[in-house]
Amino acid sequence: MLDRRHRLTSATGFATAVRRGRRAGRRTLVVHVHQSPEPGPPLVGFVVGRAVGNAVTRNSVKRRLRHLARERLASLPGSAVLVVRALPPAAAATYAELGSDLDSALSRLGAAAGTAVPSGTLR
RNA sequence: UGAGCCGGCCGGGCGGCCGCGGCGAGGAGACUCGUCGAGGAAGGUCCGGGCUCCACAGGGCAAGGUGGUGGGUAACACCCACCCGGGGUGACCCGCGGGACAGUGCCACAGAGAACAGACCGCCGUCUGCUCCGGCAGGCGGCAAGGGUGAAACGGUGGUGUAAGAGACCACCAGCGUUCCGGGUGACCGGAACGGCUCGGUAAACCCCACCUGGAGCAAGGUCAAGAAGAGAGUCGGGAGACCGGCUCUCGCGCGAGCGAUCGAGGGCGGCCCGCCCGAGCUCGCGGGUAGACCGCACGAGGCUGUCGGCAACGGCAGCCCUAGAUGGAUGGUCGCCGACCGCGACGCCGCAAGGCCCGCGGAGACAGAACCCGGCCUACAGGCCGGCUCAUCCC
Repeated sequence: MLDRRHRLTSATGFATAVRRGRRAGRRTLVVHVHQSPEPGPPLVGFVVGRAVGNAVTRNSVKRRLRHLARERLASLPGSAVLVVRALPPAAAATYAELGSDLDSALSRLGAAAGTAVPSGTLR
């Protein structure tokens, strides 16, 4: 799971990443990546709306995405802001499906050497 | 053994790898170690409280809630016990359970008639006409006993009575009212006498009666930090005056429109009116911005065990325990094994058989995530466990 330092917590951070950042969509999720001008560690945030499910499934999807993002944190460049938005099919997807969708979306944006990091092998 | 009633409880377990939040310790720090970390409903937000701020002259009229009795409780619309009515052979269950002689409204369909009811068929008397002398038809009048309709037809059964009938009268029964006796804290129950003789339902229709009810909510509220020129009022000083300066208090985004300083906008006193108090800003539309840290905040109507009182809900006493506290929101992710459930298949074992044991494969594994905290209610829930009781049948 993600450390507190790598969490995106401000509303403006979300807004600029979603509006200014580059975007790649897959079946279960949409990924936004924005290079912040401020130096700092890479930040990750998640958007899981009510359409995904009730509070239990939303929490579950969020926790899985946090674990997946943590395993790919080292491949992100410094000061990158990553926002993962979950779509309704994410509620029924398995951990491996979410992982491969995240990998392919990240490699499409060239933001990560995601292809070299198979699921679960980092650390 | 079968069928059923009631109550309580659990809500998979173990392990590997990788993680997150709070607290404590160590360390200059990175970090390391230890420890704790979702529910029976955490849910809906329907009641009741604690806590916080505001208000706390009053009167009248409205509004909302509760509704058998007694207890429990901080309180309740909750819980317990009992009463009454209804259902069940029974365990037990159900009841939004005050009032229908204060008033108003509504009772569909069917039916002649549905609320001081009602002559359709029918029964009876009388008059007229006809007559095959049995009666028939029509007019006038009496009758609620019988038929039929209905959820309900203005007490029931038997008799007296009568032209035929009728609580018109009589006996018994049911019901209502009054008085008295006994029991119970009480709702109420049991009994006796007398009375007029009989009166529909609906109050989750208006209504009447009794009792209760301040407003807003943890984004409550408080402390600190940050912050821009100002605006208004009061008061003091200077000045001929416009005005200037000091102190105190209140307010604070921009644009547009409207109302307003004693003939007073607006606010408070639950909603309205009267009345009282405070009073200089207020209202509406469009557009935009912000919501940082800490406290509140987790020791509480707290939990567990024992004992005593009580039918019980619950309460008293003693001992032990401290048990989530996030704020883009921790309490987990993933893999394996085991145990329980369902389906299919086969070697073997038990059994007359239905079937059971064992093994393998596949499937399913619910409802649902704390956000100030408690007590309830309601709703959702795969599967499983335990206890008590009733009825039927069989055996001793």
